Amino acid sequence: MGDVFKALADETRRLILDELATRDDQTLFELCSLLISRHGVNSSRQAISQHLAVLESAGLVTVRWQGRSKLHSIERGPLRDLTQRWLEPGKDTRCGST
Amino acid sequence: MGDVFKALADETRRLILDELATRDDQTLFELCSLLISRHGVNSSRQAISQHLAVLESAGLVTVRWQGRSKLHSIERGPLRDLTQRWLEPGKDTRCGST
DNA sequence: CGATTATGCAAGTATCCACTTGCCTGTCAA
DNA sequence: TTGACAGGCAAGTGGATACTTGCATAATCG
Repeated sequence: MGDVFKALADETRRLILDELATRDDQTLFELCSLLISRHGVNSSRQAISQHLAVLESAGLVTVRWQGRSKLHSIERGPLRDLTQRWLEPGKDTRCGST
Repeated sequence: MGDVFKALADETRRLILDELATRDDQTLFELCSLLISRHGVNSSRQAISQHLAVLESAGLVTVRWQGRSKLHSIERGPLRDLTQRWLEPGKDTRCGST
């Protein structure tokens, strides 16, 4: 399993997650179009494909084949409690705990 | 301000945060010793210093000078809600919200 | 003051990583 | 079956980055 932090370190990959957070089951071409039109990313199809491979290896994206289309979805599991390692209980400000 | 995700992408820097999460106000030499003895990191003092600079630039480490010693502490602000961008409200599991 | 300690700065190297290019495989429609 | 579509694989390139080496600066101690 790849490194979740390393996967999140790239801006293009974060934008891919943004798009997948908006809508699941998107193909490579759909993601390419959205990244170009909405975020000005001008990378090739292969570049995006490699980014998706990194995200998949990190467990942040799951894949489902449908015919010749590969449908990508976001996997939120690895994102939860990712930084909990440094936010020890008792000092958390998010849940209104004293 | 640097990139928080990029700062967290390096294992050595994550270990530094681990040590700073254990104890605040540590000097460069203290961190070097701990990284070597507890984690087998065998980087030079300058390497660790550069890592600390990256962490500081990302806002993850704050610095306080005391004489000729530079005391480093963890800054947890940028760590909170770092992944909230993809964990839209209503699907959060941490606060027991419905 | 001189010596030591704690750290910073700058340049060089070597590896990693994002990206491209070119070609190949598998699926669908006519 | 033929052509078009969706995607994968592999090699090469350029830029970023982790690390080292060598020297410089500032504070403390005798």
